[in-house]
Amino acid sequence: MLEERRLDVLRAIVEGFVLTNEPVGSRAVAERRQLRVSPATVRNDMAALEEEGYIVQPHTSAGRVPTDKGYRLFVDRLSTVKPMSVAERKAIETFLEGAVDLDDVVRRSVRLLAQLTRQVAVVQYPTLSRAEVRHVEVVAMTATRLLLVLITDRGRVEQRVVELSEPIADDDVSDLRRILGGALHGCRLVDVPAAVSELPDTCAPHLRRMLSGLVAVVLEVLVERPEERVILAGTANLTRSTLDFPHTLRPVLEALEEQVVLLRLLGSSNEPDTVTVRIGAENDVEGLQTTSIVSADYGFGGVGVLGPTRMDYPANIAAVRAVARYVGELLGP
Amino acid sequence: MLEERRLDVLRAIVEGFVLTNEPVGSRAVAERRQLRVSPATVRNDMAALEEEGYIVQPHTSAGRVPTDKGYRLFVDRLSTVKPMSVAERKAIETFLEGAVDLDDVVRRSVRLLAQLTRQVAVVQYPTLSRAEVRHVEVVAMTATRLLLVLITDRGRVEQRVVELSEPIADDDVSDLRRILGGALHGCRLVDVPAAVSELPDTCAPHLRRMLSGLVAVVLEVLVERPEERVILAGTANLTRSTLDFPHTLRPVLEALEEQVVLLRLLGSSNEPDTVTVRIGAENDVEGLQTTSIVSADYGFGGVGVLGPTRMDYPANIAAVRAVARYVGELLGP
DNA sequence: ACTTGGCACTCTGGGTGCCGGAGTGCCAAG
DNA sequence: CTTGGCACTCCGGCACCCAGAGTGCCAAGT
Repeated sequence: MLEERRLDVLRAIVEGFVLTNEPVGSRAVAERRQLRVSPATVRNDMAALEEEGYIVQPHTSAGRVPTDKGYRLFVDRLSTVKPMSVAERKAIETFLEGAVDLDDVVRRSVRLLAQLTRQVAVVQYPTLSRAEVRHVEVVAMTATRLLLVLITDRGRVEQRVVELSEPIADDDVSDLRRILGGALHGCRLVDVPAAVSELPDTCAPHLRRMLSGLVAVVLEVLVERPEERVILAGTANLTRSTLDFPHTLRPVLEALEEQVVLLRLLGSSNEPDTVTVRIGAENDVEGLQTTSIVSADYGFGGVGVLGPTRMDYPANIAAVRAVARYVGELLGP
Repeated sequence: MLEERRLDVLRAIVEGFVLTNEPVGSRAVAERRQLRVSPATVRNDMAALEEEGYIVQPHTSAGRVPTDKGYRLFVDRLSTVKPMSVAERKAIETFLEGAVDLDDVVRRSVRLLAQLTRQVAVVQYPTLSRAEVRHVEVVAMTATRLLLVLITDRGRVEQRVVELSEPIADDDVSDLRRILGGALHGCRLVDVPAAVSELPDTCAPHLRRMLSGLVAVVLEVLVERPEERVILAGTANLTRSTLDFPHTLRPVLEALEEQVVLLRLLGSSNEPDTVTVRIGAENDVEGLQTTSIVSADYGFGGVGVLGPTRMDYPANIAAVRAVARYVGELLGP
């Protein structure tokens, strides 16, 4: 069914439409050199492609526009990833290596990605799940309020306030710190529950209640609430071509404010070094069904870009992959 | 010049325009009960108001629209702050009191404010400047890389990686921790420079270089880089009435991505319990000259909302003030 | 000295009709 | 299977007109 030339026609339509943002007609397609056929022939192919749902025409006597299905085929079989230029690679590198801490790395990456792709960029903070506890700190804020701080080996810091039912003495705070620290230091996150669950039973009686409170918070912070945060940049890019989102910009912005939604989108990029592309209605997320998402995993979280389905997939895939790699390297060791 | 009735006319125009988003004509104004005059009279007043720059007409034979100057007069002299309903106050309270930590307070406030006002909301993280150091922690990540963590009395945690030129022994890390901790514990932020500047000179010689490195970072984190962060919510509200931002949405979104810009906007709300309103071109910020900002200080930072100049000032002022108060209370003691 | 009704004027926005151009589908010939 | 030709459709822009809204001004009224 899908002969070579038909695919060429589809490719020409996708590339043309991405470039001009206008429906592509048979003549324009035929004028591409590689295709040495007449517009009439192209029309026949187009009719077939439309029949099979890869393209549509907005109205009779307009050119053709790719459907989600058409983009899908294009991405899967017709596009070759544009390699990034040396200059671009260099730019990525210098841009990211100036980062001073974890926050900075994440913020720089997301801005970088937004700039490279001219789309909305999303970067997830490194997830805790594979991290190791480097240090535990217990600080008394007031007599009945403790601050619990957990530091992981990747420089991530989690903090949480714990309210106590009764005042605590300074010495006891030190004890708690020592006990928790001893149990958790160097502990991998997955092993934390086992390491702390028995603690309250083995410590001095007067500390028992407080310690179990702290343990509960530790578990909540590290295990139950794997508070995954994402940040984004480049939302202004959504307005670049007003034509892409006639009056659907609203729901897109709304969806972007939902951290949970974004996490779901990034989350399903599974293996590192694999770029996932979700096109239009393939996103079951309300409001994002006119957008495409290109995402990848950097090892401890995801990065991605979001834009109109009419986007330059090869370029965006390349950029997302490159940034994911650099970030992964940067945060790895 | 500004007789009573003329001001009434201006008030009617502002209120009418905010309500309908359409230029207000003389008849509409005259039909407000309080004004017992004919449209013709109103027209005379309007001509005068236009003469003085409070209103303009988009084109001949259209109604009048307030100018920035008109809104300014309205805000300064004509509006009475709408008190918040009991239900609203209650809602604020219950919404905010569920917060578990500092991050949570900030995030909840910003969402709340966006919801209440249906505008873009901005909330600044509590600034460090009036805080006190509660605890200092030095953790070895690798032999040549330390993580410096500073905890303030308001639960804010600042962290920073420090690269060392030579490996450090565990014992030395403990020493550094003790020295820094002793010097800084309970220290008010403004006093930090004095407290640490002499430290390197008085400590053991082999620690001197590292300690001065750490001291430099402490100063940078706490003093030179008063890294003020803001977060925002409700950007989707900008699209509510497409009419407000015909094609000027772009620069607004761009400006909102600049933390520095937002900080400047919030920063100049000086005293607590005073609400600042900046209208249209009063904002010297590029791209925000078609927007208004209503902001207030909660004691350790600012909160505010941003929207089209055509906004319901009384309601927004009330909301911003209320949220600022609650947040201030929540973070105060 | 203000207020008011009347009146002529201006401008927008929507509706209609018309045309050129782009693009198509189909058909018959190569 | 490909191709040129041809009739057809539809959009987009343009001109035009008209009703409606709103104004500014003037002269009369209080």
